[in-house]
Amino acid sequence: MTDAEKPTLLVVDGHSLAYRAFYALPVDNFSTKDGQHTNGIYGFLSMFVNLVKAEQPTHLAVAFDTSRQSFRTREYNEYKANRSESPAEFKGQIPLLQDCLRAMNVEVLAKEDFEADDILATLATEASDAGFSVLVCSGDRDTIQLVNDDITLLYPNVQGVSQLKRYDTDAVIEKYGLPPAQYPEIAALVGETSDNLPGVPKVGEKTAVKWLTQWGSLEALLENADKITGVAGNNLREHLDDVKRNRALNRLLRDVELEKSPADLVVQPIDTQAVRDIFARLEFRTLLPRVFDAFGADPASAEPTLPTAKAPTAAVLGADAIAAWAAEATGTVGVTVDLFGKAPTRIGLATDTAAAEAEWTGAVRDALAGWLASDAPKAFAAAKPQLKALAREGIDVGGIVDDVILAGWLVRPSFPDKTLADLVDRYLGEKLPEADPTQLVPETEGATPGQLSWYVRRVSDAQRGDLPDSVAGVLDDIELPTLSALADMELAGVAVSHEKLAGFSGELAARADELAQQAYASIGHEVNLGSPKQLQEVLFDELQLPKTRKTKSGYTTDAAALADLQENAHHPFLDLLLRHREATKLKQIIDALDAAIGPDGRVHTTYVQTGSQTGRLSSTDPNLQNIPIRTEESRRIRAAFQVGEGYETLLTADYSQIEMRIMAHLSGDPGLIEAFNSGEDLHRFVGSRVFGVEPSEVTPAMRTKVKAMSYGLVYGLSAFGLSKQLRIEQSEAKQLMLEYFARFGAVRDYLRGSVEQARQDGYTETIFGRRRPFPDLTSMNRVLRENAERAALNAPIQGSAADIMKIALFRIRDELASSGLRSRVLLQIHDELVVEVAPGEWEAVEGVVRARMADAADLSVPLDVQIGRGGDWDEAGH
DNA sequence: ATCACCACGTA
DNA sequence: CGTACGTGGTGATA
Repeated sequence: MTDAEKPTLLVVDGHSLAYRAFYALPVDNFSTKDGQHTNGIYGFLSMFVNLVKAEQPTHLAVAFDTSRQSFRTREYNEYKANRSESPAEFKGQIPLLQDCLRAMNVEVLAKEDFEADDILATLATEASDAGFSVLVCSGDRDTIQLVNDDITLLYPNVQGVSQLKRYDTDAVIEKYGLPPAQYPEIAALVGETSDNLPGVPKVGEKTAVKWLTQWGSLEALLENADKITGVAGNNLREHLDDVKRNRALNRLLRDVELEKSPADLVVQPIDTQAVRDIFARLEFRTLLPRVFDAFGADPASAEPTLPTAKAPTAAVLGADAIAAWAAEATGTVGVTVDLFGKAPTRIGLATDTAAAEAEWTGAVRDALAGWLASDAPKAFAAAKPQLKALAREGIDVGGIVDDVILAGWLVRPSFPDKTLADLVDRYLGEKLPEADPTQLVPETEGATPGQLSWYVRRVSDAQRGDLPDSVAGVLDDIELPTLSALADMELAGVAVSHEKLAGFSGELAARADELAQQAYASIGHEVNLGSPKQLQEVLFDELQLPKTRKTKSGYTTDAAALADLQENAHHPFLDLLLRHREATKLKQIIDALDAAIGPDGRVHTTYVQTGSQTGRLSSTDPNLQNIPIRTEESRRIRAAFQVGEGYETLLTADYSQIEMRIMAHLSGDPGLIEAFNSGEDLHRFVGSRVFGVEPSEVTPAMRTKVKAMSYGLVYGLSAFGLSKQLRIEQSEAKQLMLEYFARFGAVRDYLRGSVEQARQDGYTETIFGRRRPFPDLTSMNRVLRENAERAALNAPIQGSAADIMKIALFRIRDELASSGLRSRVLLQIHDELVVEVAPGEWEAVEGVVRARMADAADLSVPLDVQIGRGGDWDEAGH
């Protein structure tokens, strides 16, 4: 029998691999809408189907542990005793994973009192005896002992489970220097921390291999233990019992009585419907065709999981007819503007029973303009690009009562549904017909704009029914009005001077070059200063500088660490590197900005309204929310943002300390409220309370400390973090926190209470009712839980600030327009607005901006607004 | 080409 | 072991 003809058995340790997947995949991306975590299941199955597809086994099984107890724990109480209880959100995934495997008709094996690896060992041994070639896939190193000419081990890389390393006999010998059967002898000597099996002190892999090679076997080594010299020899003699125990425990059983023999494990066709059902429950989509494919089912048949509803055929109408159709439609009309680039090509309208569409022509535009501008209720999916396209055609759309993408994001900000198809799936349980982009002549036609609108309308209806009142309020009263304001801002863009940028970029290029040359000279050779990897070699190998904080792959070379290094070990390279980084970073920002200047001399960013989990906007292409400001030099970039032609000046308006004010409001802390009402500088006021001195006696050092403390509070800062940031002792940081809370106790009570409330509700809520779910607050995993606690602490504060700014933004925009002013808002940078003011409008505009920002929310403290004026953003800022 | 990682800019 | 983002370079994968 040749190898190719041999049957192949693949046996997998389900527990150990799912566990690795659990830690390798971010849980945030793998949770169902009802909060079931699925990262372990997903990661395992993903690896599993790849494996099956690649190896094409003829026989297959997955083994699981039944519990933490086994014959090994009975023989040795301490076995795996140091292993902490696996987290609840992992344990819960195991039964579901087994359900998935059963749906795939994969044999799931487990046996009371034995570990999964014993089952693997038994099956592998039986199969190898029966002439199979065997693949063992496990994350437990003990399975190395199984490797022989017929049995190959597939062992996951450290990173996770996506990469498997093949261990055949040669590979084991290459890695460990001994044949597979002797691996347990190495392990017995070295010990296995994760199993709580201590080995011989001072003996690592190298020594163990040396001894075993010298004496041939563990048995021989132990017999000759008295001949081993040195400390390690002494240790060996003192730990003979441990070694014997380890060896006894790490021997996998090859004769467990199982109900199945290898021949019973023939790969079966999967139960496609059962797989669909359970995957639908777990909200796995992309995995389905992969499973079908790996198990020989037609991957295309994975698609019709969801029924495709019969969309009404959209009537293709002319200009007058579609206008008439729109005028007669009752209830909310779904609207879809098909775009080619930035220009409308077709428009589709639909109620829940009928659809119509038209080519976008001048006549259609004129005929529909009135209806589009009217208050007639309209629902969109991702309205902003469509609104912008219509605006370019001179149409200002009114009556926007829904954007299903925005609404979907409000419901699930952590994992927003990105497309209408996602929402059709989620809310209607149907599949949106989509043309196959890989086919020149697609078999399935994509939905037309009219039909898409029909889906929009139906999703809108279904989604509304699901929306909690508070979330519906945020949608109607904040997000939808903001939508149009953002479209305006993006269309307007901001004038940026290419001349100013280009000159600066040249200067920086020259400087960066010079610094690089000096840096090379200081270490005697060239190095890519932009490569952390190469820098690590220079700093820690060549220059032998003290090691910095660890990163995932080595030691950090970030600015803070380099500054630290400079204090301890002066080397000219450090300063040159830092200055080079600064120059190149600045140049990079400038060049990106320059490249983004359009033919109109302006930069048009895109605000992503669904871009954060807290309610903030994000800005992309380019990001105008992170233009430098901190250093004198970097402000030259802001100076390139200038008032455009036809306008007179720029106005900047920002909320001062809005998050602290929100915290004062939410906590009701009398001290903090007084601070904001007193008119005294906040940090001076707080400092005087905390340190028990007059406000005038608050020193800069004191002010710095309470300022850091105050800001840190909003982020869930710990005493450790505070001490780090202020470079003070942890005890002093702790004392500072104690003093702070002694004076502002309601703040602490509020923060604690709000996290506790969130733990009970499962979500946080802003002042205006925006919600953010936090499933991890009840996690048994400490890291996950504490991360969630800090985020939950921050979410209502950051989110309320975002709500307030959005309200101010659209009210300003609306009032400027309704007052007949030409001035317009250009930028929003979280707590700041930049407005382009038309000639003669300054006073009116300043009044509008100041008033609408100040009264955007009615808090128990005033909202303070700072206004600046100038010909460019730097001048206007303050 | 695509991805993860590092580093760094803002509020 | 401080929240929320986006971008660009490097270097490893495909």
